[in-house]
Amino acid sequence: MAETQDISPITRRPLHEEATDRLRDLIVQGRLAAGTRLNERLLTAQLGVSRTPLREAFKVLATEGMVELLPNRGAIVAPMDPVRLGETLAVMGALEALAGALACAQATEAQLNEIRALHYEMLAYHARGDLAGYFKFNQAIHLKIVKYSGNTVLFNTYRQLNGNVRRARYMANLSKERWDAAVREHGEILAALGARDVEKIRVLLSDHLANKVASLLS
Amino acid sequence: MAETQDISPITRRPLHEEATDRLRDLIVQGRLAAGTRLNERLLTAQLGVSRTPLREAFKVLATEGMVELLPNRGAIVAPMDPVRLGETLAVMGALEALAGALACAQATEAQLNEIRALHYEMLAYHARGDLAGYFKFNQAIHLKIVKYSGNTVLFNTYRQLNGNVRRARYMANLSKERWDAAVREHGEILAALGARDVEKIRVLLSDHLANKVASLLS
DNA sequence: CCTCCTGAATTTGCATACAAACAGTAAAAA
DNA sequence: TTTTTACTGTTTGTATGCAAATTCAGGAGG
Repeated sequence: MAETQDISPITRRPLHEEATDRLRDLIVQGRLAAGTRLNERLLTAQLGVSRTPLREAFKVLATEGMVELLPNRGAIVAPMDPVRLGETLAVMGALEALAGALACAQATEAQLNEIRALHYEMLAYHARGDLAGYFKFNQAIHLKIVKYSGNTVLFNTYRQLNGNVRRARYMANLSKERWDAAVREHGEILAALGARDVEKIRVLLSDHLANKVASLLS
Repeated sequence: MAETQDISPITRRPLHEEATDRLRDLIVQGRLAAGTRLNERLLTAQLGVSRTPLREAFKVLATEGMVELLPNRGAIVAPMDPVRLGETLAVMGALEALAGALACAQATEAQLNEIRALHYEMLAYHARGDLAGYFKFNQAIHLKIVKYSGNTVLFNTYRQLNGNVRRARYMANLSKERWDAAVREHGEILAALGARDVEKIRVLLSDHLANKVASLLS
């Protein structure tokens, strides 16, 4: 019985969950652009589920802010205007600041090392000028910091906002200067985490997000 | 055509929305206690809707954190343990601090006066020792502050967390000392808002929530 | 007395059926 | 020509039906 924990149970996930995840991925990846009409008949055919679980997925994604329900007229992928994007990032900044402070106190050395590893992988992509790869690890680091705050509610709240923001693809128009600065800031954040400097990390994370917003709005 | 704006349109709200709101109210009000099993047949009879919109409501409330879905075994009102309560309040504290800072810059004098009015109504209930009435206006004030931050995402995020927390009824065991202190803190918060003192309000709101949590955990 | 089985009754998950709302088109009226 | 109306196909909202999963009562075996 040595490998009991490795045997994944044969779970039959509810179809509405599966549909929700699939749709959310499609939206976050941008394969379903903002404003796209979500035709039920079409999607039932593509996903291979009936309308009931699909419509349940719509409702879930609507409360997550991913889609918008137009009564009697179906659902569309929720548009993400600059105002809402800015608002969302402001909230995420406040959450990250809290998360960083908590992580300073809560995170184990092993967890910090995990973040450091991600940091170096990110540096590699930065060195190569690979924006997509950089972005992926950048995301991963921020998510880890929030996760290692140890506050589950914080993590879930952050993750939801993050999903909504990712599809905006705002990183696309990132200047070389801002990119380099962001990488430097990440270095400082990591150092502050390692030093368990609560006040410093709070400021750094707030500023990091604020800088992102500033460069975005310009 | 003078009163065009007063004529409320004949809206036929979708049943799933109606069901969601009704259920949410029942849960927040505590009429459906945490852990209560939500029997579909029973609720369809009580709400007068069929299973489809009811089940859609379950999904929505589940993503809001109000109910928990047990696959193949129905839904229960999500339990609210002290850990999760504390975590939620911590997040709300960070959000309020941000909201207060934004409100300092954004809120109009008229909006501040609205908050002041609520404050005095709250003081009246405090003077009478009416905890329920006090609590109601206390909630209203905090919500207004977040609302007048002008950040819609912030407001929605806060409101959702707040709904989840309200049903914990933690204010029930509030010491006279803590109550008085909370009222004093509210006075300071209002003063800082009026003075547009961003840094002060940030500290005050963070502390206010932290004090609430501290008294709660004791 | 407790544990384990078995089958009926209940309950959920999903698919489908039906009715209401909407959208588009073409003819009739202005 | 423009507007209105009537009609028709499409899409959504809700109810219901069926199969699978779960629960529970009762009895056999330990």
